[in-house]
Amino acid sequence: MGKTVPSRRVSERTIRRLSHYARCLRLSWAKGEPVLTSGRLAEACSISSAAVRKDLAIFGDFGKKGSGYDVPTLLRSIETILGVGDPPAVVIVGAGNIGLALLRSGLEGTGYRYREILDSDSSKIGRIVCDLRVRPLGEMGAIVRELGEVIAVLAVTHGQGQETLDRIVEAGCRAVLSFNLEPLAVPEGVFLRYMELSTELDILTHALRSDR
Amino acid sequence: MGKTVPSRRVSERTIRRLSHYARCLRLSWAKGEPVLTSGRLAEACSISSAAVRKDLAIFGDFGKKGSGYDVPTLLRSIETILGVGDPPAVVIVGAGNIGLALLRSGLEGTGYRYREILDSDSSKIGRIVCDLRVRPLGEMGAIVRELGEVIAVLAVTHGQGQETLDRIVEAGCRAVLSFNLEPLAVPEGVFLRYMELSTELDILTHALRSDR
DNA sequence: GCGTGTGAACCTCTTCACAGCG
DNA sequence: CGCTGTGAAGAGGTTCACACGC
Repeated sequence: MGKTVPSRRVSERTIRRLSHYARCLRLSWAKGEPVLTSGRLAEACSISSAAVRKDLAIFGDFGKKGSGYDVPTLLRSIETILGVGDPPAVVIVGAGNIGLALLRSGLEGTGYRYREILDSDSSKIGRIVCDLRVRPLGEMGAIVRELGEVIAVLAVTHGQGQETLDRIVEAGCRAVLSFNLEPLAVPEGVFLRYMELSTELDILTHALRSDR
Repeated sequence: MGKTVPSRRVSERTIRRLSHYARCLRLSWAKGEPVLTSGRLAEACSISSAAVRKDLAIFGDFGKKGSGYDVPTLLRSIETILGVGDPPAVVIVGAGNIGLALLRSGLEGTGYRYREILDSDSSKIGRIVCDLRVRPLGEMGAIVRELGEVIAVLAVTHGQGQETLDRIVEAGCRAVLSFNLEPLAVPEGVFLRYMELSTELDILTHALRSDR
């Protein structure tokens, strides 16, 4: 045992896999399985058992030789590493097709919750969806101050991505998950990721087409 | 010039970047820019210019030394490589929250189109959403025969993922994009990918928390 | 025996730097 | 001169194989 904070910076791929492990551990725990081996975790995630052990060993000696990993202990450890024990607030920016669709489909079972939905179009403001009132984009600053660290889910009209992004970064938001497919730029210290359904479809199309 | 089919298998990361390049090229073309350099493409994708050149050089000598890449030519070439010139049909499986949300938010500007939406719950069948009638899951086989190669977007009730997946694979579907977060297994020759909003949120949360 | 943790080998991807062509 | 294409170097990630502890 020991460390939970590693010396070297951890790769994004490892963090992504930790998220997968956490998901599998919650599933196992729900099924009443108290212990899991690297082999079973690996199978669930379609990777090698050595990769699982390497990932986990970065943060400490969580396993018991001969038996495996204690599910609730490992789950709590991973949640601490990821910082999802007390997850940040999630705010949707854009109350159009995608924003509303996201809100309606919810974040059930993820630990996160949509806390606000904003738009800059005054005709959309005030509308109530899933118990949330669409608020003006200008209130982002107040929301960040109220909710603390916030993840913005960007889903605005095509072409307004950068302009909107600038405003929410200006308002103090430091993490953005964009459904807008335009190339976006953020200043140092702000984290930006994309959710790209069309790219995933492209990858599948390529796989289908190049496989005879 | 020459090859468009490389000898060695191309990595998924390269394919993903090609999808990004295609997006940027469409944007440039729409803006009337006839030529693009690796540097400008790289900037838009937040990677190095050398990476862009390496990716493109795998498939042929598309660039003109001294000037850059001809936008429409390169775009057509990438579309051929990805196989998205004539994109496969996309079928939503599951007419619950997420399935309907996906259908309503559409695939505008991606080249793809939702062609069918299926569900196994008889109470949902027959309902009309966005001009599509919810059809029984049992018709998947007929749909594959009718539409040819199909990408299924899996968005069913949590816990029914594997069972449903088995049925659509059985029906002849060879590519699946899953919004279900359960670990899923597919036979050899079937391509499976996940769309994981919660993992992206986890990665952002970790970035926020580990950055002071 | 079983399964973890880990150095070492291996492999893949990225960056560098520059020759070569327009 | 500008920008591509590319070998060489470097970095990073994955797999192997085995010692160690339960």
